[in-house]
Amino acid sequence: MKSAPLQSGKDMPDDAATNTIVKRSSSKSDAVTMRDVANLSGFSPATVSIVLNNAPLARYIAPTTKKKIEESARKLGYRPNAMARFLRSKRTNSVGVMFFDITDPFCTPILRGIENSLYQASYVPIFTDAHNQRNRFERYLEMVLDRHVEALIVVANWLFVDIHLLADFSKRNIPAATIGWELPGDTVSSVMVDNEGGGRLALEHLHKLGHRKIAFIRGPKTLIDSGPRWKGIQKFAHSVGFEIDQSLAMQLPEEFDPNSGFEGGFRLTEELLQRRRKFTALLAFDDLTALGAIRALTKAGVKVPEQCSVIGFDDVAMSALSAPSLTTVRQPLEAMGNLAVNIVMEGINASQEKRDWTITHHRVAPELVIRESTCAISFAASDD
Amino acid sequence: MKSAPLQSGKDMPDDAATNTIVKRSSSKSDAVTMRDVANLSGFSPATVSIVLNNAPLARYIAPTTKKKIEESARKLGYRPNAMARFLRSKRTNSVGVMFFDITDPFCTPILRGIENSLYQASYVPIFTDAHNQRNRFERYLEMVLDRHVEALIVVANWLFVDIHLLADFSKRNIPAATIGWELPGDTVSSVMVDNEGGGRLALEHLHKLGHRKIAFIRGPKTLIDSGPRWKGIQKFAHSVGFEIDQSLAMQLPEEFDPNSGFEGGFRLTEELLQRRRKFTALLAFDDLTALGAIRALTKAGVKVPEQCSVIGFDDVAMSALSAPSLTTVRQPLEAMGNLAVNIVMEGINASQEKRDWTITHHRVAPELVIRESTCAISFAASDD
DNA sequence: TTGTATGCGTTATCAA
DNA sequence: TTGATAACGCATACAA
Repeated sequence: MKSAPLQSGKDMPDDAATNTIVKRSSSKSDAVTMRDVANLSGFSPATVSIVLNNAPLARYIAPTTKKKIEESARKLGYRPNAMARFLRSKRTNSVGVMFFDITDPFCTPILRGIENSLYQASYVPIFTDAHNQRNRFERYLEMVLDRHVEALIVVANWLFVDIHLLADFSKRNIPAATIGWELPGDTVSSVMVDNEGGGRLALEHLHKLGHRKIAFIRGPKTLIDSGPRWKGIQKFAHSVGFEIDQSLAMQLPEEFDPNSGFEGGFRLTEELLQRRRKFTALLAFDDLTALGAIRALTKAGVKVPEQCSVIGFDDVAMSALSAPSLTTVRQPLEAMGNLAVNIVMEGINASQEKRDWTITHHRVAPELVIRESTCAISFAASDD
Repeated sequence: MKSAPLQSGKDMPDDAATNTIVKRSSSKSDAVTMRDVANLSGFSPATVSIVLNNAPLARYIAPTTKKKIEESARKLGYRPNAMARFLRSKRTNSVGVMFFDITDPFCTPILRGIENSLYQASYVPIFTDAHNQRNRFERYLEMVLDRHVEALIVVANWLFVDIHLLADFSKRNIPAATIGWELPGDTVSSVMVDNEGGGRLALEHLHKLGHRKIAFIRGPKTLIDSGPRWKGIQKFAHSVGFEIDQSLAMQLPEEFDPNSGFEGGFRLTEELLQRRRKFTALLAFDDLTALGAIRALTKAGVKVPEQCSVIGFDDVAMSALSAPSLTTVRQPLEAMGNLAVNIVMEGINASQEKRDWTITHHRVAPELVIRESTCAISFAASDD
């Protein structure tokens, strides 16, 4: 018994057993074409096309004719050939969907949102994943361009990509939108969470709970979210006269593995703990960082939230399931995916009707989700 | 200032602000075609085609000609039109990738594996997500068929789909493979983890650690994995003369939300606890169930792993990050994705060369991953 | 060694 | 109310 040849990538599993082996006869039953329908129904391909597409001219086709043609099509199981159709109509009904790293838990809900809205419009996503590599991104750009996608959606959260990469798209007037990241200028629409508002929300929450000794783990500088979130934090602090203790403010290193946030949060929190400077709350850059921080705190015998509250950002799936479940600032990820699709669809329609369309930069509102990892400060915690 | 029209799905975010508004001129610069290259280089389209595709006949083309053509192509930024190419060659360089529910954490690594292998082969995935709905699945099947994908990969872990749905594919000799689920018979190849072996591995681990009072949370009956895992458990139990206490064996209800496992694990464990029958270890159907169980145990004051070991199945991303981190039976998900691509690629190649190819059912080996949620039985735990 | 002609399956224009 | 016919961009058989 042989198994299918594995040109073994990095880690092929032991392909223990393979059972059935069956030859397939290559009796390829050729796909049924419009011509077939025309023949069976006794009308010309042109008429068939008009009827089946419900084209404007269909108004003038005799009902009986329509019926016959539709019947024939059904009987033969006719399905139009999307590629041939494209060649005439220039419409592929597909959009390129480019992720920078799909293993980032932040991406899954966005993908769901994009897919769902696309589906409603009878479009398919051509899915690509750059693995955080620029050349891979470029290669994929070419591939989706070759396929004449009608639009492009890029999901990323850093500044990896400059305008030049997307220049081909604007040159060809292909609508594009970015999610979680935005290109300066007016070439590409974008959808981002209001990071500054989110930062404010997070600190406000801790502050209202009575926390005054607050540690911070800031995001990597290359992430576009880092700056605004910190700014929101600062602004809120200023507005209530709260002074940020810089010695309690740590910063995540530049790392592009999406799961490195956990490790980073863990490390920095341990470091924080070693400094023996008291804090009763910790505001983390994102959920994974927060989870890592909680881990470090717990390991050091600090109870969350009783002795130290922790708040994250994003609300990835994991956050609701962790112990304690995580208080966080939620990004409406799925809705952001929907929105991005709406944006490019608007562009597609406009382009179709030879209208101009607008490039817009959207900011969606984050939402505070209060779970178990934060609580009002206790006297025990504040005192000792 | 207006924002792009939102035909508001269920939960559109407050689309707070939208800044820039810029009209785009519709100066669509028409794509450059082979004809253009032919004109610029002074040769015929045929020659250009031969050269650019490095067709067999390219052997006879003068080097200087080649150079000129390639130069012209580069200068014009020529890119072949994938659709037009398809119409001749019948090759779309795309494969349909159908998930049953992408929000299942089990899916992400598989998607990564599929994408990566496809990329190596210069294929693009057409991504679809059935949301666990049969009609949606059917609709998507039609859509990918219309697009003439060269192969199909279906990721699911239950028996939702019968052979008839995939009949069109075998009829047209389109290679297909399923991951995490297998169709009886010889129409579709499949990749699955060896669930029985995995079940054995899990119980063996607990048994070796000295546990004898073991609770079980079995999977929903409709999931294809449930039966074999339980069988593996039973077989191992039998082989070492260990008797499974049926009053400690719970069963997850039928539920198709992938995150319901957590809730289910939580509930059933609470129920288990209320029965006041002692157990020192718990073997859960999958990781989410295990996480739910740990949650219930912790809540009830039972320490994991000191007082109760817990083991899961799958090794989803979350499992390494939970507290305590989860001992589990790992499915090589990414590799399974790779493997599925290799399988269908083999089919594609065979089909191309008009050879027959084989349908194979693959079983990949699971791997025990020991983390913090299990430990050797302590006397304290076994006694009281 | 290169060019001409044809057809892939549609749709759109025009004529009937 | 319907049918020829051409064209979309490319690849191939055949001619030159």
